[in-house]
Amino acid sequence: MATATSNHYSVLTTPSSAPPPHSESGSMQQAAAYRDAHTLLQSDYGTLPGGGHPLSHAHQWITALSHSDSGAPWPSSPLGDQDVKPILHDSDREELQNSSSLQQQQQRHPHLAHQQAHHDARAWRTSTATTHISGMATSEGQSLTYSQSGFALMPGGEQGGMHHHPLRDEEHHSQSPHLSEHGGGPGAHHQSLSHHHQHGGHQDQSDEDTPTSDELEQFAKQFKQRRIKLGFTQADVGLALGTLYGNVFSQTTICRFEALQLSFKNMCKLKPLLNKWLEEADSTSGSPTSLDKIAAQGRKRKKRTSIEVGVKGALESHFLKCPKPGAAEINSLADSLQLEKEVVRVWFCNRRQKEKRMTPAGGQIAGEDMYGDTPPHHGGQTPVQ
DNA sequence: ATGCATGAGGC
DNA sequence: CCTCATGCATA
Repeated sequence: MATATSNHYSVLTTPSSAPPPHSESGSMQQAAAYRDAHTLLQSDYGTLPGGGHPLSHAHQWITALSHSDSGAPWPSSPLGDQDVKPILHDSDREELQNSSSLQQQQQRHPHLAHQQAHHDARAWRTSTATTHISGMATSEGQSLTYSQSGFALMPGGEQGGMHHHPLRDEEHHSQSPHLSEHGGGPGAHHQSLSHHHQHGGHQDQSDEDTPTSDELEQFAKQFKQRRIKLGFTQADVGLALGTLYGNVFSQTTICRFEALQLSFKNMCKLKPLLNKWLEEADSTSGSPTSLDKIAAQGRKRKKRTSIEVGVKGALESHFLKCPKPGAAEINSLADSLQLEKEVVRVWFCNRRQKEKRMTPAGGQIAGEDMYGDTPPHHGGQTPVQ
């Protein structure tokens, strides 16, 4: 097995999780508030305040399913196996998406003013050339950047259908603060302008109109700072959101939000919530907020497969060549890499998602200087914390 | 902070 | 099967 970390569910082997000092991430300064109780660890599975059932059943996915290859790794009967029961679902995202109105007006850049104190100039890939996957064969040297379809967030529409560009004349303001003007790319000058902006020099932006990418960046930064100042962990926030709005989020999500590692759309959706929490937390800083949370139900989860670095490299290469391999291709890939097909498929899915995040996956920002001009200027995402 | 995973919608 | 939002489990 490639998985070196054979770790089972810790449900049975965790007598009493001794709460280690939850690391708050280094740069803390004056955490005045000490909300002791609800600082539960993220790793704990069975901390059900309400229900309180210990979850002692040993449900593992694949304890006995160890097989090297071939054959369906996972049973196609995810339920009705042993203990797992279809526990009710919290109605979370549904209502949210509905009620959160339809934003989507995409953002535009007022005037790319860099006068911010943070000079954080970055953007997502611009939606320029599409359908063109340059088939470079330089193997692992990522020399080319294929541009995937950019953001086509249409009102009410999903991004799922943007395979082929609808030739809408919608204003999809591509968010490229610095589009390299080399050879007059696909669009000599896109940047459709908004109807109302660039007035005397003031814009309302601290509210709920479609946030711009810059706004989001700013907010995320601010949020993180305040959160830390108030002495809350990302996990805390996630829980708090649950108690406040019924939508619980995990530490992961909060983290990703702060790091801008979510899709634009997702960021927009979360911003209002976090913003509210911020107000709440700050106004009630000291007051006990109701502590409730719905427990996570035990769900069978396949043990995480750790892919070896070498294999990862191979996958990367293939991804550059073809980000969307067909089933057949996946099969052959899986075969040559000795991985299960599902794993490979999922890997590609995840990889694609990464490309769509606000902060690029490869580390290079498409649209930035990348033509031989890569001086030691690093310092982009300062891992502050 | 991230890697692999699950699932709900869509085609 | 994909995309997308999310998160357990990990490094």
